[in-house]
Amino acid sequence: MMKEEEKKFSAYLKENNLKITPERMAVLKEVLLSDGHFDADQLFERALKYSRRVSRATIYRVLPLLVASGFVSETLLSQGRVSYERIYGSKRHDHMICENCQEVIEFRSARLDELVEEICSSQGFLESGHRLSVQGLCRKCAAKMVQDE
Amino acid sequence: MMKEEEKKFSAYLKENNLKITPERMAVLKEVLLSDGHFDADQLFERALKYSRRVSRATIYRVLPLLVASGFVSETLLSQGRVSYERIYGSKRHDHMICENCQEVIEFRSARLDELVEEICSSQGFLESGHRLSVQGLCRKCAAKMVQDE
DNA sequence: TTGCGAATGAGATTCAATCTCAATTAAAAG
DNA sequence: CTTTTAATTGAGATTGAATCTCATTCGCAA
Repeated sequence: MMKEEEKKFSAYLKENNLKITPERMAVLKEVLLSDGHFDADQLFERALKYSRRVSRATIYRVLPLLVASGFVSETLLSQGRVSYERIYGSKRHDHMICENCQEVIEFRSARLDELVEEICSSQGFLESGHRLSVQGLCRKCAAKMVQDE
Repeated sequence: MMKEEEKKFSAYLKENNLKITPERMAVLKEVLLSDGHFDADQLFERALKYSRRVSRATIYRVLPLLVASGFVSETLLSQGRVSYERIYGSKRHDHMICENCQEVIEFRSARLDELVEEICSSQGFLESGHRLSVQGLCRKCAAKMVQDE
């Protein structure tokens, strides 16, 4: 019995005349099991451990497909490497990143989404999505900073 | 006579026990002349042409100083390379990026800035800045898409 | 079952970014 | 103005994520 997600990805592949391969399905499986943020290399390590052996090249080739089919999005948080996040089955959200301890805090705001939408339509821009990241200090680090003075 | 910007950067360097060198000043000068977005390599080319010869290594070493001193910010729009933008002397703004023609549209919204600030303080997060990028289709491309169907 | 074009893996390659280290230089002290 | 010292610089080497190459394998339509 095939899971809903696998069906959806298979359908995406078919639509685009791409083949349904065990490697592609293994990458999807690992992504669905993943929680939070990951990069290509972490995905590679995990796939090695828990699924069928998949080469690094394939990981890099499948990731764009998962982005295009809506399972994953690039988050581009970190320095140097591209970071991804599973979005299928989870709610859209934005990030706060603590400049001191690097903690990533997820948050959601319907008002914000509406406002962005509003700004876009006032300019004739057709939004397909947005990404907001806030830099600053998390509650803990902010408190610590005050203390240290 | 030294320009205000040069004074400010010199002061920043002094405060941090860094030396005021012709190379650092040349990079600052190029950044101030720059308009819009640029990456390290473009800055290198420009500095070669218009200012004192500065090595690539120095460009990469000075950019973080310019970020720390508030002249420049990372915008991370593009793929692969880190993109920068002069912020000193210009208003803070966000970006819309057309997925079709790659055009970058700058926009500003005080309401948005306030809302972000509000969300942060409700979570005890001390904001130092934020970055919003909206993906979608610009007016022109959106119109073209409709036409092509 | 076969045939063919697509997909894969291993390793080479690319290229932005960082690092190394000898030579140079800013700038504080005399 | 010199001396002294530690920071800075440049050239080239190095790193490492991402992409590419190409011989081999494999999905899948006929």
